[in-house]
Amino acid sequence: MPRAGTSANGRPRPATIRDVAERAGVSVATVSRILSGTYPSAPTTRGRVLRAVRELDYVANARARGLAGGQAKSVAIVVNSVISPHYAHVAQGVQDEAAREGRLCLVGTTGGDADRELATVQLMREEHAEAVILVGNIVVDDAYHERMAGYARALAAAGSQLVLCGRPPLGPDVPAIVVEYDNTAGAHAVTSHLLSAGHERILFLGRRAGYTTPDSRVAGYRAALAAYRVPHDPGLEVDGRMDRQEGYRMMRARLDEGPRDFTAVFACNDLIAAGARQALREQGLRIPDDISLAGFDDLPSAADIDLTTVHVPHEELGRTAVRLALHSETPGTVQHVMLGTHIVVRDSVRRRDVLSA
Amino acid sequence: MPRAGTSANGRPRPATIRDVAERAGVSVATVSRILSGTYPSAPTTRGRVLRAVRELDYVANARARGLAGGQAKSVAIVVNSVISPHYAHVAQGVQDEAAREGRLCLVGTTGGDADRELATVQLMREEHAEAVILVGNIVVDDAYHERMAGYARALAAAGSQLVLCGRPPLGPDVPAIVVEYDNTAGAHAVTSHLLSAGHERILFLGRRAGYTTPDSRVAGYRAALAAYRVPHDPGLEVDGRMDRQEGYRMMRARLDEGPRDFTAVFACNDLIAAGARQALREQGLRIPDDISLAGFDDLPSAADIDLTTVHVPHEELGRTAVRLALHSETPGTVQHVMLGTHIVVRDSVRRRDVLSA
DNA sequence: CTGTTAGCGCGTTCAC
DNA sequence: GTGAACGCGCTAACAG
Repeated sequence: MPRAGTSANGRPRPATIRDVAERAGVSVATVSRILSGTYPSAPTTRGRVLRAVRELDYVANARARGLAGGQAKSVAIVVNSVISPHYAHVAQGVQDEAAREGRLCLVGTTGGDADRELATVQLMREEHAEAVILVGNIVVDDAYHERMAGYARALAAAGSQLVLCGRPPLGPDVPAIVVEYDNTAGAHAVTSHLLSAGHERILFLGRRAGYTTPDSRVAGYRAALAAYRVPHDPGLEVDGRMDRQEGYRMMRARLDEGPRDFTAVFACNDLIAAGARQALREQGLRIPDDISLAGFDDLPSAADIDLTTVHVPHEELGRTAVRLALHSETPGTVQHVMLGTHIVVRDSVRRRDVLSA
Repeated sequence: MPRAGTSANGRPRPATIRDVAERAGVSVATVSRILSGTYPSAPTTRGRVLRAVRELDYVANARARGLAGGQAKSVAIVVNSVISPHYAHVAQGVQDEAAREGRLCLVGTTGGDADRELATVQLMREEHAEAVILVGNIVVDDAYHERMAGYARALAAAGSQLVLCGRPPLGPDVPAIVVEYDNTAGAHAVTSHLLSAGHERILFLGRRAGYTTPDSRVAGYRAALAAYRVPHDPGLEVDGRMDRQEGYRMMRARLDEGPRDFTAVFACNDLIAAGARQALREQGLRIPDDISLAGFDDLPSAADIDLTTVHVPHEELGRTAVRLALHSETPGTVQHVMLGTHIVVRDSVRRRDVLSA
């Protein structure tokens, strides 16, 4: 007869609810009820059961509970990488809200690879996560759309939820929750800020055609230029990925290329801004005295370098994703939330007339 | 009769192995065997089953599989916060290795709170994670030791593994795996580097009595001073937490306090170094021309500010933790691995004689 | 208030 | 090769 702590083959085995029941001299069902706490019970029985639980250091088997009861208590988040601050902050929001709701957090990373993403979503499906939250920037084409629609339908059919975080919606026929933030408005706002400070030649760092996030930010940039009736010079838009090295590279290359033909820089995100800033400083250019600089994201490090930037509610994004997913009245519905962004003015932008004065 | 996709109460329900069996006209056992792939089977049957799987978009229920079969395929990691770079990099290593081994990753955050840590470990125990990896800096006292020993024994009794990452071992009687890195040697190395460059008044930023990580680094710092027969001035050790704001605060306060009585700074980590650097530059002090600066961690951002620092193999730490936990011959054994650290020389330290010249 | 019974979805014996 | 039967640990009916 295997005892708690040892199975037939000698391998350690955790105590089960039956061990608790035996020790307390009650039935398994009673233990289950007392532990779930939703049923009335005699104080005596209750005490005996709780004591047995403590003595055996019993914890319920989540897998068995999930099988027997309803849904599992877990939320899945899928990101490119854990070490990118943008993702990390969203993930933190997901963690927070999941914990608040008593949910566990499953994390998967894709490295930006579509195959790994697919595999990860399948894995989360096997785990029966209540929701699968996909976060981040991505190329949107037909293949992507089809793939996401597939995820959404498969998850919905399994009573789960696909949540797209910081990605555009898929359409009315696809059951997914979308939690976005307003990239275009944010980019419009900073660009206007630069324009109203008298800057007309604004370098945009980090364009990347086909990727939703840079695309939307470029759009906001261009719209602001148009609103101010400032001619749009495509030569001021520099292609590059959204990390710090790229920011340095793009700025450095631009400075090496020839005479400086801009007075301000709008970096597609704070990482690029940080890299660009380093390149500028290395050339003896001061910010904001010689060059104005703005970013996007408002990561904590932005405050450290006094960067004027657009605040993205990263953690709120994660929290909202979880909240909507868990409290969705009718699972499998399409919902769309657009969170606001706002400009945070620090000290990296100067009026142009002050400069020329 | 509920079909796949719809249960009795109308709620969506994923396809089960039985649905696949029915559609393929075979028994559930056959489906199970074919999918596990370890059994011989008639090509015809095999084809029919695989087709049914595809048509139904079937994925096995991980919970049921875990219940029936052996272990679950998951590894748990518990950190203070996901947004701290140090933790994030270790987490990335855990993710990588877990994915390589076909394991899923459960993540819990504690915010540095012991109660939340306890709750999180219990949760991971319920999930039957193959290993629970606790990472990071912590106060080590008797209460801590007792708590960890409790975790270790409970996990071992359940056939799981406690892994301590970047924390000291608990003793020979406690079944835990410890994956450390050499804080003291690293601190000794940078301090020696500063000393051999002629610096004798080296400010240590980020002491925090009782916390293992700063304690070990202070120890290395002092040992190097002793080795160079440089008198140890406790007044050069400044207390503070390990983040950027603190680094700024400590440096700023020190500079405001009175005349500068040091020529070099050893920051307890790169975050502190970054903050201190900002404070120094604001006072017009150049690095390394006026002040030499060294850090600890070698985060990617250290390269951006040309910081001489100690390389910590963060991701290797995470990978090793997972590897040891999964391939431990005898679960519940005590193992101890100490990973090396090495100094990375960049451009934040200058010879003192050059300065005076 | 509590015990008994019947599954949850799957792997794994046994038989055929 | 394949099918029927049992059990993993637990919750949810249905009695009493």
